[in-house]
Amino acid sequence: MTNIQLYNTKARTKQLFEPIDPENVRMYVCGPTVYDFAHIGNARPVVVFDVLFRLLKLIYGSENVTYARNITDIDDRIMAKAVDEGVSIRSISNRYAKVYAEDMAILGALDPSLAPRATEHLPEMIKMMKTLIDKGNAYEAEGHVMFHVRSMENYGALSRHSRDELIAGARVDVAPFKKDPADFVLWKPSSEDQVGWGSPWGKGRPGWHLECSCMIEKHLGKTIDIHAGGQDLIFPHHENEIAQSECAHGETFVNYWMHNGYLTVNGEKMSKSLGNFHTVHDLVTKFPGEALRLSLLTAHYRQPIDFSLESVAEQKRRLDRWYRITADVKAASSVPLQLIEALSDDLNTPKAISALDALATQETAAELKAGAQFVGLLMQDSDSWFQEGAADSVAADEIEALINNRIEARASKDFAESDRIRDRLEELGVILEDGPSGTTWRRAN
RNA sequence: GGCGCGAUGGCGGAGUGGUGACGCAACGGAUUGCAAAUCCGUGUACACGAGUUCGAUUCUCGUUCGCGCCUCCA
Repeated sequence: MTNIQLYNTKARTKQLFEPIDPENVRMYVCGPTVYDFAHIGNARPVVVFDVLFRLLKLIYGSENVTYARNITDIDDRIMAKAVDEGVSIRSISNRYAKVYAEDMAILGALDPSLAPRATEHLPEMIKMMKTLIDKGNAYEAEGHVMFHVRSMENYGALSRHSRDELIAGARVDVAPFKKDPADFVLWKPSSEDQVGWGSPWGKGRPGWHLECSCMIEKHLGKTIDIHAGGQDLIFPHHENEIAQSECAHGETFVNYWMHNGYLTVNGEKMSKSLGNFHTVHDLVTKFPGEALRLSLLTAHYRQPIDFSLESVAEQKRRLDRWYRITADVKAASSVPLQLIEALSDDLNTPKAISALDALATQETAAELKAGAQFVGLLMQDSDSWFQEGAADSVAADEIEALINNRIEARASKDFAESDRIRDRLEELGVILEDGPSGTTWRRAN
């Protein structure tokens, strides 16, 4: 069996991956808060850890890997949008959860085994808070339930922040009811006109971190193999999940923590004010999902990646080449070893792509196809890849008609007419290729 | 201030104590009615300064520059 090495944030080093139970490998990735369209940076962990999911299934068997990715469907931003539009929070969260699922599918991400929602786990959250209060790790204050950071000796181990440093660096006003400035909220009160659930501490709603702890316990167990997300979640989100789960259960929460690096645009964080904001929903109308997927995999997942439309276009050209080579080729029955080895080394996707490039020859086309399909690429047939262009472009039958006119012109050596048709099609974004077996066409895009 | 990451050719991006990964772009050639695609070929790199070493892009230290997190955030 192939050994998988993973960089574990907890240990700050690469480690051999040893699952708790090889017949029940469990991974969890922090999913979206569904209050708006996901941006391309949100898609990076989805695509990267989708590759991990595929690798684990290959190594341990498809039926032996469970992958959960949550949907955060209660949040102040969702509440604000619901008030703005005068609709229920469920209406907002369902809308964006649906778009999210569609967009991530276009990016070639497999559905996770489970997509649990926060609002479906209120009883579990209340139970965990009760446990934490009973054990002295949490307390009630003015309708809030707070986690008491000082009650946990190792608090800060993942992010390597000490409680004192946190307080020294605090940028926000400390709520007066906190026993300690570093304490964080498990439950907060809702006013009468706000969304809320009944609880032993009054009507309220959960804090951000609690849902992940509860959903992981319910669906995957008290200790899981892999928990992943963006680097910015290390603190406070994952630190606080550890605090909640380990204090409630007295067991290790997660064996391997994985965190992907940031995606920037022009070297800067995406923001609407900078005008460099790209939603996935918009990008998938401009590029094939596979080109976007490949772009997100060109850099190693822990490195920062600078996203640009040019880089997506470059990856599209690479896929063009792969699609040409593999047209009419049946995928080999097994995944190329070089690819598995690259991915097994802490998901070295750039090396994996290079391994695929090395297979991009006529002789090894079947292996290229098998390898690419394993990572979610080359999933369509070549004709549709080249010919399914922008929706506002000319229809395929119009193109075919012009090509037939051109074939007649060429047959009668009327090259002026032939070139006129070629130029006209080029203006329409269609490139013709005269091959030994006739003329084929593709959209330039 | 604390914690952490990075600097490789025109661009993207792996990797290695000793032969310049790989891709994109560029250029030359073959091929083509013209193109496209393909094939062959060409070039340019390891931020800076010390140290260790027979030898460093790779290890160590320092410098400079860039970036992230420090309770909104993938």
